[in-house]
Amino acid sequence: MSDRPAKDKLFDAFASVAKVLGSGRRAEIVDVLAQGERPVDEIAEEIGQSIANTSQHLQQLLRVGLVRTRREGTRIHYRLSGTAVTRLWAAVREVASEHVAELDELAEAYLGDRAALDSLTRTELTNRMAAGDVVVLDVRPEHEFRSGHIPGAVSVPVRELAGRMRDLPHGRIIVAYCRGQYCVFADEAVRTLREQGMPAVRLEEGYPEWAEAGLPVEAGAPRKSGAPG
Amino acid sequence: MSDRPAKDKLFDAFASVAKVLGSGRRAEIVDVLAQGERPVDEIAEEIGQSIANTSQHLQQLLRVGLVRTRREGTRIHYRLSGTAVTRLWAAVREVASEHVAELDELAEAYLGDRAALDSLTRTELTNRMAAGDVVVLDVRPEHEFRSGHIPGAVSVPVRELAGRMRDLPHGRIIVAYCRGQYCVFADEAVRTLREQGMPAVRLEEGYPEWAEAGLPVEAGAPRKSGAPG
DNA sequence: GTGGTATTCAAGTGAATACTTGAATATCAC
DNA sequence: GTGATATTCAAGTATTCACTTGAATACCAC
Repeated sequence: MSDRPAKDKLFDAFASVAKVLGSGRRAEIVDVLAQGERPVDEIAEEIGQSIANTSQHLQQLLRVGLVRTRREGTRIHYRLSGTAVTRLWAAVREVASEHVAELDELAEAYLGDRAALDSLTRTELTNRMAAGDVVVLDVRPEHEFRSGHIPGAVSVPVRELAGRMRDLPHGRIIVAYCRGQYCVFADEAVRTLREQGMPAVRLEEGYPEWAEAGLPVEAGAPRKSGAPG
Repeated sequence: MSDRPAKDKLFDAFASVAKVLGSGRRAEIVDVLAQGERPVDEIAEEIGQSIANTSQHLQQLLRVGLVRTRREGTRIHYRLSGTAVTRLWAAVREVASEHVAELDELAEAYLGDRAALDSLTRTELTNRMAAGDVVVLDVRPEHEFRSGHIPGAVSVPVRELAGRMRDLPHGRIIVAYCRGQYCVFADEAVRTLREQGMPAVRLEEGYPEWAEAGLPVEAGAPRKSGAPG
């Protein structure tokens, strides 16, 4: 009645998708690519692995179809193959945060104590953006900003923030956002800004969730601020 | 700046969720449990594995928190730990069906050719239910029907269908549903009914998707049809 | 208590996995 | 064509994994 070998193969195929996400390093890769496409060497740098090893992880993601490639001269850029992958990755994090016992400790060990940091949800931010009383600050690396960001956001990568504080408009609350809930950039930015007495909060989630929710996005280089020449 | 070991551990924790779904047998278990709770021996039977092996797979699902247990005398019933798990499993299937190259062949090898079988979407079915011109037929095993089904559905497990054809009301189109898109029960039912000249189609998706979509559900034993006693 | 059943645990085996190292390809600049 | 760079491939090793078998545990009926 039921065709056991065929059923097993079908479910092995489903499982192959989960399996390829079942490595912390590949999960980090997907998390990085959720911000936009990247060449191999940069991905390797992001996940702290050798290029050869990173390449092999990317091959596995490619074989299952989670990523695609684009050649540009001698470099090969990887990107997620579609929004279904973004949703899958979000579903994994959601289940982990609800059901994996140690996740809270691990998150706190990486992110530090967030109790003192206020955060805004997406809808709160859209409301305040409409009211015009906030500055939206994208603290991801600039190329991630270029490949897509919240409309009207200012790009100041967290590594440059300390030196570029003067570029930021005063008098309005600054809402910093980054790659997502489990990314430290916005936290660091908020702490840095507060130390200088500037009012700052973080967006609870990050750019991929914003885009996935169908909210407006914008792409391209940041406007130069300040300006000798 | 970034705490590599802590970040790796955090992403290993995310990945542990995906990893545990990264086995065809455990994926089958999750698919079975999406219909409702089941004791170990029945799960083993469903996935065609030994009880010892099934138990170990269940321990792994338990360790990561995807399932919970309930003891009833000497038997232990497993169930999914929440709707986030159902959504995760749906996301896995969605990505697989969009991006895994061989999935179509594998699905066809297991399900047979579906070209000849019409199917209805959830919304089409709710419309026709409101119009009152369909009979909804649940062809899953009866205990799955009891733990939750589409309101007003008649329960006739596919294995009993051939012998109980007379119990079904005539004159209206029969819409059969089962565990989901990749379940053969409804297909078999539709074929059986059509061979007898009865108008039948299948619901595209299955009971878990119906419930997850927030549509009304009903639980409890089926009404006896026909009746000596 | 004894006997029976459902489930889990423990040990063993063959296959698959992650990462390393060093060599092979492919494109570009010239 | 040559040299330089980005990426992939191949081989090797230590670890992890899926499944089997047989024993241990936990509950129930009596």
